[in-house]
Amino acid sequence: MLVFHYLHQLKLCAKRQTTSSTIKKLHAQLIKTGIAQHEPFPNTLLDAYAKCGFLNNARQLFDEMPQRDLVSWASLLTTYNHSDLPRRTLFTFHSMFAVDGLRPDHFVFASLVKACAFLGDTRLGKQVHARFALSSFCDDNVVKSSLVDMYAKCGLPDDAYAVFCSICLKNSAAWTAMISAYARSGRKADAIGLFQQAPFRNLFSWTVLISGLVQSGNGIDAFRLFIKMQRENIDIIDPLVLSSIVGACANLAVLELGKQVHCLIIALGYESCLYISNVLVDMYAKCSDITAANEIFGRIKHRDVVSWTSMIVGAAQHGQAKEALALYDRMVEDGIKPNEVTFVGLLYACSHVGLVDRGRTIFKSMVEDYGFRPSLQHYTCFVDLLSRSGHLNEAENVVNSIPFELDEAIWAALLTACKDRGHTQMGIRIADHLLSLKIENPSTYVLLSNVYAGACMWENVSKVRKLMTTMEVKKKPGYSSVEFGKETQVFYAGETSHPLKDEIFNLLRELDAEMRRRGYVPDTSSVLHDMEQQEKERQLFWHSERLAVAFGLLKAVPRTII
DNA sequence: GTAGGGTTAG
Repeated sequence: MLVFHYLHQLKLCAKRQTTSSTIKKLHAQLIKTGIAQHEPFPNTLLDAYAKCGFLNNARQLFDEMPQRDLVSWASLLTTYNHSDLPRRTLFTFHSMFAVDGLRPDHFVFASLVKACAFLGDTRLGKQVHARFALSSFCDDNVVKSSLVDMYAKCGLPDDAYAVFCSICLKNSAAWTAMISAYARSGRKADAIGLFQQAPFRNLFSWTVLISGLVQSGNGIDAFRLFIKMQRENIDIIDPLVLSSIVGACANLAVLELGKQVHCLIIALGYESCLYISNVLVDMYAKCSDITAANEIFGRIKHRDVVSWTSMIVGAAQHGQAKEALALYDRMVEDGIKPNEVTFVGLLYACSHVGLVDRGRTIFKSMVEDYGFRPSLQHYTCFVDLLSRSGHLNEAENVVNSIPFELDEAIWAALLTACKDRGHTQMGIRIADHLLSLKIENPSTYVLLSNVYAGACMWENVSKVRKLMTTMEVKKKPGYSSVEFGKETQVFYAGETSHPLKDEIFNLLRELDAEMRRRGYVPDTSSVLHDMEQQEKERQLFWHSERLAVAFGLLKAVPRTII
């Protein structure tokens, strides 16, 4: 009887994810009674510690087990996955053979696949898949569902589909994993097709479809589906889909829509959920309502890294570098550890106001105090900071010290500074190097052309131009948009067909005159070189962003945010 | 003892 009582209590602990003291009391009683080492207690205890997230206790128990079987090993692997330690899952798997000579079963395979999915490691994932396929568990549908999910997360929807087709009894986990695979890789038609084909529609499948589309940059489609979901009266019993849809508003920078979704969130009672607050901060910041972002941020009770980082990045993007850095200090005081994204935001903030020393300190601290290996993005921000503020040699040294393959953006940052500061020799050296790479960004061509033209290297200028014309076919014209009320107005550069064209022109001319009175000199360095100065200025004058802002000023109620 | 959904950069 006593045995069943303890088993039941431990299983309750695992299910309800109680505190460690509850499990420890039960554990102590089991030791006292002398049955702690009897089957199945060791594994049940391990599972309880693991499910409640007490990694160290679980590990200690595992190490002290007199006998470890497949269940013990599988529980340990699950524990590591549960604690976001996929590398340890994979590492531990190897000692399974070495220490106890056990071969993986379907439970172990499921854990390994999950770890690969977490890492997004295709190579490892395929290795695990191959071993699974050769094992005697190769028909297990649960492992196959995990494989579908793994391929989905690695961005390989076709591989996912091949596994999906081989599942004989497809349950909801398999279907949603596959819908997610298509949605997150932007295969809209396939995702929606599969979604409609699925034998069920629930909040889960709607969420994977909508969030996948948001992740692949199809925010408008995601929104349409979200509206459809509400029309179908799906109960939003948890806020996951809402965080995705707020993210869509942020990506699309649609403030009015974002506010409406915010109202819905309040109505459904999810406003104080941390995920939601965080994404609302980001949404308001991206939609240029930094005051609203600040308000939401201020109301969050227990801020995590993402809350702080969203606010730091928001401030940085609005040119509020000092505020961003002050936020960082407060964050550290609060005992919150920054992550890689936080440092991108901080370096970005420094770079926009030329805080070189502070930037250097931050970069150093990121590596030395927090042990992060800088990513290409960190390097790009740092190089941008150094070169913008004239420390070109230091910037070049940093670039040369980067231990992996470089992209166009980092060279372009350095080259821009060479051009602006008249470092011709260094500029030519970098331009030659860039020319040997495959350039994708049209503005890099303009930059190259101008650098060569500045050095009177006309042959290279024409070479760049030729590359540009082949490129031009693919280039989409830039546009700007502005919201007023429920409508959005889109403008292209030099647009002359707008009904309010004259009003816009007059306002821009007025503003231009005022700006010049206050010392504005048009910076035409980004316009192609061989035009007359006047023509260059005209091109800047009709920039789509100016048209959009002018239109906003003309139409909006005074004091609204444009 | 195993499987599916959400946030910050780009």
